Amino acid sequence: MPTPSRTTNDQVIAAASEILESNGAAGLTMQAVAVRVGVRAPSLYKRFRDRDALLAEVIAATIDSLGDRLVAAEPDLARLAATYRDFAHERPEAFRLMFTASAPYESLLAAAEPLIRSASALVGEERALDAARLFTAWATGFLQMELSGAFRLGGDVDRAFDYGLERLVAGLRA
Amino acid sequence: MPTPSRTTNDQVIAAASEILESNGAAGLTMQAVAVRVGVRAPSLYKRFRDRDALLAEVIAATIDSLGDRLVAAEPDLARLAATYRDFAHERPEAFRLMFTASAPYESLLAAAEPLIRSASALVGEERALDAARLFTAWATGFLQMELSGAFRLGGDVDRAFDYGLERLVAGLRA
DNA sequence: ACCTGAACACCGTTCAAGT
DNA sequence: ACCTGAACACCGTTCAAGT
Repeated sequence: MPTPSRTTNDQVIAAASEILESNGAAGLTMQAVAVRVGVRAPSLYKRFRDRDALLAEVIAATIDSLGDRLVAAEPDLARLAATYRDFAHERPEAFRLMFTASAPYESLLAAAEPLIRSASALVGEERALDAARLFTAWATGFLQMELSGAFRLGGDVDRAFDYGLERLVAGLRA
Repeated sequence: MPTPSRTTNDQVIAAASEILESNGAAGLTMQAVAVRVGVRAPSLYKRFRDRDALLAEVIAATIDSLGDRLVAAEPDLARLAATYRDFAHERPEAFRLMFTASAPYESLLAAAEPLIRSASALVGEERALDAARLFTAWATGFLQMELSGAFRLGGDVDRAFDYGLERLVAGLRA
């Protein structure tokens, strides 16, 4: 007699995301996730090959969620930057992980599109991808450094962000 | 009767760095490090509080090493960027870790100085820190994205790097 | 079909005992 | 002083057995 599912893949991913943010990557154990969705750890292996596969799904879901917000913020680069930064501050642990493992092509593409479209409006289609990479690399690096506490040499971090955005857009316009 | 030391802190850190690059962060176990320096795992706790403390020392040593190379490359921003990128390609695993944990202030300061001096030559002392942060954030983000395979949407990655550097410097000059 | 207890391998860490 | 074997807690993972 088939036992009914006690949870779903999406529920597991959501639970893992919450544990990730509250307890960090090290606290994201299969056991902790299992308890949260009401099953035992071995059951999770019916849904995900291993912990890394579950982590990859968490990252994919994170990128999807970021992509949605970026779409709502385009085509203004300042709004995109602010949206990106808000997201990183809201979900620092997931953000940190976003560029550690290789994200699925689909999610990556969807998240990149609003950036490329916005860049295209500024520098033209020809250079849109390069410009989007410049913008994204800066924002990603800035936030990763901010989150890891690399900005401890004085100065105002908010002002540095505004300055960077302004100079960067000026460079793209030049 | 005192037993003579069979290794040194620096040897342990060097061994850990090599294991990190060849086997990844997950392969960097206390046991693997111990074997490499010729002791048993428990002995390492005489030298480092725990695995995280050892990892922090590896990161500090990495930043120190990067700092030395940057000093040799200043004050040309293009050379600094190329040096930074070469370093990331040479030691991808250590590079990835550099901005996950909080690095010691001393190392951070030493590595940042050549960048701030070079930025100062371009934009003046007043804005040197902000400009250095713009440059470093871009380079860090770009390399982290390159290493994590985020640049899979086509286009030439080398060209994107050159383009980014050029536009960024143009923005700082403007 | 999905879930579970039991088991295994592996890892970080502690500590009393060795030299 | 530094090193070690033994032990413990914890985690990822497998699998045969349950419903």
